[in-house]
Amino acid sequence: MAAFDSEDLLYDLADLFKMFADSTRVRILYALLDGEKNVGELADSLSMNQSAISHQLSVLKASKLVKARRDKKSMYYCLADDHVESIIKTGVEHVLEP
Amino acid sequence: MAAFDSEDLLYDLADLFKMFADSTRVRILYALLDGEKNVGELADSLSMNQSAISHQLSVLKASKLVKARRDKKSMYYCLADDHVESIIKTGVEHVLEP
DNA sequence: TGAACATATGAACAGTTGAACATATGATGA
DNA sequence: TCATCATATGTTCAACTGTTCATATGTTCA
Repeated sequence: MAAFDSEDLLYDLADLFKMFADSTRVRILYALLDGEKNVGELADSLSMNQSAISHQLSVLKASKLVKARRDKKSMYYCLADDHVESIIKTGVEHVLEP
Repeated sequence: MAAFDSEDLLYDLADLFKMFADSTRVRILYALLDGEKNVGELADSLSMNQSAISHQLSVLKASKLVKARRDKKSMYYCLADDHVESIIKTGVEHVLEP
């Protein structure tokens, strides 16, 4: 087994995967692979209302998976770091295989 | 964006991550990184009752993340393939970083 | 075969979660 | 400043999820 206390780690790990375990959040993160987008653009491209997207963005931000910046009236969100991309890609690999 | 219809993929992806989004299931999968274990051993090492473990194992098996074989009275479970390990490790990397 | 062991299954319950709606906050520019 | 646009937040509710308890199924070996 691992050298550190793995129990805490595994609870954190489950919490991390929870962020990817909802289709709305995954679709948001996937859309952001292209680059930053504002709330309205995300709502349009996912065909969901603004409130639902905003709620999920706040959850993702609290988990530090996305970052936000303001430009004029709009809030632009982007992926917080490269890990997000690699987690998605590792998952995609699994889903796409026989 | 991707060349295939990414919508179905992303729902499958969320379903995949759901399996890792519960601490009991993550702990089971993590324990199985060591090699196969039977239901009683898993229940002992996670300090949970047999029924809870069995329920989660059936979920994991339905998602093809674990495989089972019988030996005498016991059912031994192991990880279904290497992807499971790489998904966990990619997640661990993220959790362990500043 | 039948007792004992190991695991699976079913039902019920509490806790959690995501979406919708309504409304509030905040920024912009006339 | 005020109307408007863009986003955030609070609340409610239905749906989902994981655990527990009770019981069933299935296997082994005397």
